[in-house]
Amino acid sequence: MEPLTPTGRVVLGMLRMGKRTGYEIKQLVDVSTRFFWAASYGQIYPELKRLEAQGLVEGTPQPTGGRARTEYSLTPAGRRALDDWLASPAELGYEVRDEGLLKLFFSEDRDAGEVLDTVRAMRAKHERTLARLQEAHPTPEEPEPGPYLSLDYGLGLHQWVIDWCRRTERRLERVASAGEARAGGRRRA
Amino acid sequence: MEPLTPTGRVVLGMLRMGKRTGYEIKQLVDVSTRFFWAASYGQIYPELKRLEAQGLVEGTPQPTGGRARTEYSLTPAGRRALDDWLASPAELGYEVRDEGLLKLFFSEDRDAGEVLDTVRAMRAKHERTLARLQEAHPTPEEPEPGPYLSLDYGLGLHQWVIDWCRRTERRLERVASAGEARAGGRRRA
DNA sequence: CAGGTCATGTAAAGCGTTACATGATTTT
DNA sequence: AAAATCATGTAACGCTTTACATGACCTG
Repeated sequence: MEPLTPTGRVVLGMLRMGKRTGYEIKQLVDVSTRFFWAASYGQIYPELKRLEAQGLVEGTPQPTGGRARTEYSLTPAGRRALDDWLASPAELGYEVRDEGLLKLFFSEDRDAGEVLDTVRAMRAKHERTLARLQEAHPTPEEPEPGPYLSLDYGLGLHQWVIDWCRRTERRLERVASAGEARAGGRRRA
Repeated sequence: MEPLTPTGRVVLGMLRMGKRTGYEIKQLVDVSTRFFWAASYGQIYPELKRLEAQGLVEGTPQPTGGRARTEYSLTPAGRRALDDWLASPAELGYEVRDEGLLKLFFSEDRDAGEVLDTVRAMRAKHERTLARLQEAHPTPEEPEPGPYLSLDYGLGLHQWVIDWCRRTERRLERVASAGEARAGGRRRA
């Protein structure tokens, strides 16, 4: 039994949450796990076929009128595979690719104004994400295991980043104006 | 002029920071940007060739005794390409893949003990990362633009995650013991 | 002299996004 | 009647990791 692929895990999980078609899975991914685990149609549809070939899901054609449509559901083996992964003590994958941070890392010799722009752009980005998370989702008071727990994490994390950006902006603004004062009227090309 | 590839940006940046060989670049990546931007030999060496073909870097053979070795440096065009990227107002790429969060998202029907294990594993992971960041790096008081700024971010971020995990663990411990009390002697297979 | 580090590279495989193609149904 | 949404899929491309291969030099 080959191990679940990364996308296979999302698909199985979404199926257990009650989603039926590839299309529905994608819809839910886009408003929920997307922020820490994305998936595209180009992954989802082939993955459903693979999982079916492995006997972990079962698809039944359920057209809506003349529109092709396949409803999938977990097989017992699929449910087991999902539970095994969830309970597995294996190292949890964690990867980040943050272009803003990379720019900051390389910003040693740049003038403070440019660095400030980068930090502001980072903040704007996380503010948009936070707004998305808040909109349409009730903020959980005592988040239960499940989607609310990840939501609680997302709300707190992006808020932390936004606060860090604000603190950093204040510091850079001081540096920028001090730099300007020292530089007097001089301006770079 | 083709745009810089993702890895091309790191390579150019590391070169400006004074690194000379592919090997040196990889060493620095592994103790610094790795936490928000990784790169492997399989990317770095071919990328150096590509950048040379594009005229953005220049390689000179500088063997150490009989050991092959190529020192690279930025050409004026390379420096320009780097500066252009750094100053570019284009959307900042940001991607996360967090297997722990994905598990939590799907943990609706799992028993609290298992969820607790996942949160503890997440915390352990971020604690190891935090330790790495603290070790060998002086904690910056007033981080200047450059590596210290990203370090400051990393220290704060991972600390936030660790705190979130701790809060969440406390909550789940209450739920877990309440669940046990309700369940009485019963145990699942 | 063994083991570690310096140093460079390639091939294959895996994972993923983007763009395209198709067509029915529902809403405006 | 147009536009949006439902629904499925594929092909090309791009990026990245892993594993392998090679060999010199340095340290204990």
